Amino acid sequence: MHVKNLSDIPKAYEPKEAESKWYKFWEENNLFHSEIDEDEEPYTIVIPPPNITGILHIGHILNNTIQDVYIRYKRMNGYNACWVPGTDHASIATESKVINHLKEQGINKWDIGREEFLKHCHEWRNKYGGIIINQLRKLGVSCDWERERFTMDEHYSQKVLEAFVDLYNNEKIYRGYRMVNWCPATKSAISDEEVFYKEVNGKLWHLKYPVVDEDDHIIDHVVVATTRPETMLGDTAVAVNPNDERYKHLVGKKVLLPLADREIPVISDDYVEMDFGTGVVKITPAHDPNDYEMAQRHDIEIINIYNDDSTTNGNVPHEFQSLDRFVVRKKVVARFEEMGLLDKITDYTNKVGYSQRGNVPIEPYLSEQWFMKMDELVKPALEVVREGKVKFHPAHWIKTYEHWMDNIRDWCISRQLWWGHRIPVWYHNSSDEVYCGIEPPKDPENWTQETDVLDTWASSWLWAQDTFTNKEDQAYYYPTNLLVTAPDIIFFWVARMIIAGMEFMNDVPFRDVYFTSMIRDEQGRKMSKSLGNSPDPLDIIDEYGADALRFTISYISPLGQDVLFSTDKCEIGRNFANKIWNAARFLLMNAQEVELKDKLKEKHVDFADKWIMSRFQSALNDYNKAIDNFELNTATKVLYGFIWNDFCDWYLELIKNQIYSDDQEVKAAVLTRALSLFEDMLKMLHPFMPFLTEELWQLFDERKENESISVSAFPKFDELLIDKNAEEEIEFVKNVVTAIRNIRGEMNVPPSKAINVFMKSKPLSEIQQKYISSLGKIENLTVDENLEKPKASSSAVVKGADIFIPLEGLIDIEEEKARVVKEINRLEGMLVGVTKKLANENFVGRAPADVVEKEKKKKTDWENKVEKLKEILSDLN
RNA sequence: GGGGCCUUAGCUCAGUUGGUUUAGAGCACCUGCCUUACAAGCAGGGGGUCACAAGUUCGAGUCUUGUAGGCCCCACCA
Repeated sequence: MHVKNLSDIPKAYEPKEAESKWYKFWEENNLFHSEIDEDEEPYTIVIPPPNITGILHIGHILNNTIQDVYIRYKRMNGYNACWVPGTDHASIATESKVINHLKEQGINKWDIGREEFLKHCHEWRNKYGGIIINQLRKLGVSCDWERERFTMDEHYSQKVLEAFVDLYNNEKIYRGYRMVNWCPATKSAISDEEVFYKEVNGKLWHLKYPVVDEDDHIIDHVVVATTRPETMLGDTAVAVNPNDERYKHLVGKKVLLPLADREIPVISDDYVEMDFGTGVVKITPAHDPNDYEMAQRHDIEIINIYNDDSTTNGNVPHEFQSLDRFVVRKKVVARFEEMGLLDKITDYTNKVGYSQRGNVPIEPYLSEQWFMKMDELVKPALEVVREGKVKFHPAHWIKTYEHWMDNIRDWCISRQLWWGHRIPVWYHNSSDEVYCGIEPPKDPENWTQETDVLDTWASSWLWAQDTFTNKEDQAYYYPTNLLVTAPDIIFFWVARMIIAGMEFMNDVPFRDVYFTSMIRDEQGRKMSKSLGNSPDPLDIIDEYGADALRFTISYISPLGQDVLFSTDKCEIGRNFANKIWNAARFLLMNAQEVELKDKLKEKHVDFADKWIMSRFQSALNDYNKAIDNFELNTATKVLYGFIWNDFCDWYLELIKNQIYSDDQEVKAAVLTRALSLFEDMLKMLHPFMPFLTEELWQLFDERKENESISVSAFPKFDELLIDKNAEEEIEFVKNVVTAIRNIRGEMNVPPSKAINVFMKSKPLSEIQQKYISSLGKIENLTVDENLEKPKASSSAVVKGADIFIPLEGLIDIEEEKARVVKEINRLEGMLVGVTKKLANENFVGRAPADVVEKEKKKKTDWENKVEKLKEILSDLN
């Protein structure tokens, strides 16, 4: 061991320089690249590929910090760690962005055509697509950059199409004219999962429809209640509940639909709720999924009134044609009012489905679409989660997953977009023949290719398997080990990856899934662009450092719980980094002039050394367990507590005696030990704080050119180093010192003033006395088993010792009495509890013997203390 | 309507299988310190009937049930 020469090491840790320096170093030395090595067990993570349209937000920071912690931890523990980065083409999101981008230049997607438009998409991707993934480097992620993938890479695209063809041939993909969620903004179908529901303060319009007899005479009126009055133009029936006495007589009669002027039947169906609205429902089969189903049950006509942008088509009366659906709404209501057919308008809040990307209300719409049949595909995927072959953390997500899988409907995978994987299907120009294959038909002039592309998730569902681009890699790295993701894409992505894994690989895609916390702002609101409450992670890194951010976010994010984040919380990490920096600085500065030798480690060892080693082993053990249990915040708390409290507050203070020793060998020995332990500490810390630990680790010794802590061996837990004896000895010293400091504090004795202390205790070793003297700032320490209490002194009783501090002139008798009385009261309070407990026959009889024993011991200890304190008190009187 | 999660100090949260004392940490607060690693620091201190109620148990912050409040997901009430 040979520490680097430090002429001017700064007083505070300065992250900026260290971060850029070491990331470059890691990349240049290719430390994070993984190749197949049959002698090593792989540990694989595929990154949740960020959208090429996305911006880096705090959620990415949490997500990628967690992945990096696991990858670095496993790498240091001897695994062949492989973290595959990449990006998602994000079909609908990107297409919207590019459309808007072109619009600004006065260009319309339809004018330039498919080929030209796709060129713009690729350009856009080349320009912006790598931003997030590059920004992640600032966070210190140890991805294998040689393996960076994109969901539209040639190989990957090929696999996406192969999957389609395969499922098509197995009749798990079909085409159908069905009602889908239609997004009028993007003019495309979207899946059920892409619809989100907003509570809207709307109205319920009550419309009167005339009932007519065979001769078209108006004999009555029925009132229907609707939230979308414009759809009445597509009504083809009116329905009531078969048990509704109010309307029984109307069933089978006809209603004359106003404005449209057509007669439509009154039918009865169980679906109708009698006590909602008026109990009469207008049926618009083309624009409502329930109505559509009812129409099929009753064989009712279906009239589509909309174009693909949800403007009205030729199926509505002339005056309403070619208008936006919300304009039509106003017009229809106005005309009803004119005709005296508007019964009333009431306020009504309901949930309206919105398109996630278009952010407009979706319209149920009938169209030709491609669907994936899910009922069979879901079965093995459900099973592997139930059996624990894929484990969810926290486990309660299993229920959500099961519920979705049990109620799954066929997946609409076609999108009327251009950016994405074009569906590999061709329609024959002069027959009904359909061709599906990777290669185009042999006589392309006779065929027309499907214009739709696939839902983005019908490509990213292969991410865990096809980011490995050859069979050998796939066999070695698949199944991957861990997936770290936000719970909001459990259906979109996690579930579908499991489905794909079971279907195409016949094995799970990953063994563990870590669902991250949802990051909210201080008021508990979601981070969002519109609220402007989402801090830019790069600004935080700039201000606090990447390590501080990584540590803080791990520290405050428990598994399975939302977390309230604010930038200034990063002080936790920054201050901790600084603390470590200064502890290192202290040791390094003192080691400058000393010759450190490994063989000195065993020399001049005392119980403080044994204690800190013992504590370190416990911390290491707790840390390993926490990582295994996916409790990263626990791991950070273990680190924080051990390093700050045990190592810095106590150990470094204890060994100052030896560090300042005139005996060079004593000094060298203690510094060798401390630095060696510190090195292990740095390794433990490295997965969370890679930059700081690399910076310090490089200072601790002369390293080889490409040597890095990131590929060094992680410390191994050694139970033999746990030393309860040493822990007790230090515990005693700590208790005595704390009691003395307490008196100093309460009596306002300045820290600079040395005091005399008398201890009534069995003889103490020289080293114990030294420790107590230096930490208590004691001039003369007298230890005697038969000590008489000195006059005018302040006292304390700890286990194994009575402590007296003569404070002539400084002591106020009344104050001192109050102090002692307070302590007696505290102890007596505790004694009441334990005495009661021990008097309880049931407790003594039924509780385990060791528990009872403990209680008894507590009781005698406290009784002793109280007795002594009472003596002290009576002396004061 | 179904399901999940949460409620512990002024604030943000720990508290693993029920059994170390009268429940911990950080921030904030009070007192004293620029003690030659660190004021982004050191030492000491105050502060909580663990949301409420009942139950199980020798023993409940921890398990069960109910009540109140908050958050989220799913579901076709027009």
